[in-house]
Amino acid sequence: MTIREEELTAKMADLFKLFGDGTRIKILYCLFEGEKKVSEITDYTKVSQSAVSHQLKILRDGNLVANRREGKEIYYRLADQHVKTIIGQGYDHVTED
Amino acid sequence: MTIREEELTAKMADLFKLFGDGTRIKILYCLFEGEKKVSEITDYTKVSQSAVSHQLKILRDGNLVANRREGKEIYYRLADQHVKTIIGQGYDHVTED
DNA sequence: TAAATATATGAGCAAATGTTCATATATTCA
DNA sequence: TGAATATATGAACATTTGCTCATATATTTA
Repeated sequence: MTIREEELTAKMADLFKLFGDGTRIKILYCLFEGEKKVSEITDYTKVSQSAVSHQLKILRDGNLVANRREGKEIYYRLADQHVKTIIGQGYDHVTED
Repeated sequence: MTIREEELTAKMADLFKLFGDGTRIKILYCLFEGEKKVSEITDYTKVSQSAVSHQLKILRDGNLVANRREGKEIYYRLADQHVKTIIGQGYDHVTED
């Protein structure tokens, strides 16, 4: 393995790690439908506000989600088409056969 | 979230978890080229035999790889096209721009 | 059958991870 | 400005995870 491949695979691992947690995937899954504010995410996922917020930070840092403020509320959305594709891929894999 | 969605997302998280480790993704990455025996995997990845073996078990249990014995050696391969697709997707994501 | 080789596995340990609880920050509105 | 609401963050803790080391199992060959 070349240095470049070491780097690539490390990045790939870091990427997939973000999808590999129950709370985070729930968040991503519910954002698949479209933008939601934090309170909607906590309601939808039934995860505590604090836990959701911690995981949203991780997703933000990993550039999987983006957000915008609207008054007191903050709306989150999936960052790009790639994220949607990967979620879709995972969904397909687990729903097949 | 319905019970079904809870189950689906849990499975998705478990799936992505398998890809979300440095050693495992290296193994999967090197199997992308094609079937390899364990000693080739350890050489290629520069990970200890024991660590590789432990991770291969996890990948086997998760149905991400399949294997066959040929004498003293055991050859591993990616389990199906889906696995390749997901790796490819991750690769694309980290190599883009 | 005994030695050599290839791979797998269990125990123990250290590091990473995710949650909760308490609290901080930001924004609106009275 | 002060209270109320929405979200974020830090610390502490328990759990999970992946590694190493030692050893077990399987297969071949002398």
